[in-house]
Amino acid sequence: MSQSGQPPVVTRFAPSPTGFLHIGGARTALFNWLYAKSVGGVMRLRIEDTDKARSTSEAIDAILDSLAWLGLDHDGETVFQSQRADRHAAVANELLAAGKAYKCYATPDELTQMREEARAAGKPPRYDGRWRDRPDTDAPEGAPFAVRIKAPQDGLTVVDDQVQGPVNTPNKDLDDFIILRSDGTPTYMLAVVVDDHEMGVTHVIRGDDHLTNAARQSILYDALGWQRPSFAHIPLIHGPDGAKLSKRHGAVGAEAYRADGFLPETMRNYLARLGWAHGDEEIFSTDQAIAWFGFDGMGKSAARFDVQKLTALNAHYMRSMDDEAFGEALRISLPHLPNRDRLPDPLVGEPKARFETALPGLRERARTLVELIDSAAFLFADRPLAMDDKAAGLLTDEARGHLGALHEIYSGLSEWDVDALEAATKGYAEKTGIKLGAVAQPLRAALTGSKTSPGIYDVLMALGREESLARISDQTAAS
RNA sequence: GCGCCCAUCGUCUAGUGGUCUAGGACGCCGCCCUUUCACGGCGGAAACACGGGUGCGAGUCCCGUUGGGCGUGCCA
Repeated sequence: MSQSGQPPVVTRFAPSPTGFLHIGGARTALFNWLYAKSVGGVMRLRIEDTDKARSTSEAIDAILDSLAWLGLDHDGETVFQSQRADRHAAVANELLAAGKAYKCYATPDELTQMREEARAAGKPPRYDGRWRDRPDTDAPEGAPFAVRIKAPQDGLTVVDDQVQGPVNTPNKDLDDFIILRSDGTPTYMLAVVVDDHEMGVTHVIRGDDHLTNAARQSILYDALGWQRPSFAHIPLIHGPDGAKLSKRHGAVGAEAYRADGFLPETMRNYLARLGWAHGDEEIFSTDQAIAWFGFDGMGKSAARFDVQKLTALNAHYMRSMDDEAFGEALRISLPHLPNRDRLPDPLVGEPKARFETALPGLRERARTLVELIDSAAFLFADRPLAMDDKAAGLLTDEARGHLGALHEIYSGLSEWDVDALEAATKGYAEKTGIKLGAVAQPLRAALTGSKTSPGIYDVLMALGREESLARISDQTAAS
């Protein structure tokens, strides 16, 4: 019990393991997690694997893996819905015994026909309740039956949603939905209610595609005499075109963002800001999000996923995270990055030192870990360096002459540090009467094979005296 | 079709009847800084879907229209 005497808050994340963790699911998990943290509650995890045909253990692993990457931990034992089928059936039978549910002998074909006729007549395709009030004696001998809830037929079911406000659904629009299939297995509607109740869930936070379900589930709670949880239906994430986010929009799996070099900090910040706001705050830590989180900051309309903004945010975290946290994030993501082989593996010894010396300058410029690795690749390239077109264009005969002079000056340096290098280079430019760029750019080309790189003195430092001089000399000799 | 939900710059959003000639962020454009690329700084273009209503006063409340989304399974 919390100080206020209210029961502790229990939220839950309940994915069905039919693929990777959808980015929308990741956001749902995040909101459940944030809310639980913000009120000192707990978040539980339930795997909704009742659809045996579509559920796989690979999918379960993938979801768990993504959740871990995002830093969204859960409390208590993970519940597997498929293992609770007996309990679900028992509840259905209690309802049956109490006369709050009934056996329906209508065949699937019969139901299809019923729907088609209703549709043709311009009416909602609902179950017509043909077995609702028939005595058991009417039952076909030994025929299979499904169990349907005896739902109220008139009046209103009101779901007081934390995000959407009161949502009214006329009961006439809700039919007697099935809670137990003819093979004795529970349907989603029943399983969710029973599990949420028995897991002590107090707050159901999920996508607003479940809003209509909330009414049906409320009917079930009422029939069971159980207290309804507090519902919060959050708007869905849409693709750039406004349609529900799907495969054709590109990456929809959370793990794809890891492979694209995004940081967990970025994902939490971005996803939280998508559909939720705390004033004008754009960049905030997870702790701040926890402190600020509440349903009052939640928007009601769907938000489009914007990779550009995500990338900009990631760039921010790339350059502002402290060294230790960044190193850890890189270590975790590295095996998943498509260009990981551009870095020596294992990264130890001199190459490691080289990488770490260059890292501050690299982080400043890379927006993702993938870009970081691409931009670091020159550090480990074999000599003589391959020049890209623009770099090659920089290496005129005149430029090679400057490089030759620089090689000699650098060779005579007693100290190999930024100050000495800078003084020497600027001194040479001044003495020769050329602009610094006229020597710095060819130097950059010689050292990196590219026209763009971190600051030239930082590059010189990362490469070290020996490698730097060798690369310069490769280019002076080339003409 | 029917039901439910939604509607501020291109995108994410601030805004809870007056301080809104509508603010911030991403993106875009220009300038500055600069050895490159970034970072950073400065400036700019850019929105209250439409129509009624209620208020002295509406982005903010109500109704309708339009547009979008979700649901309508013995899927979850």
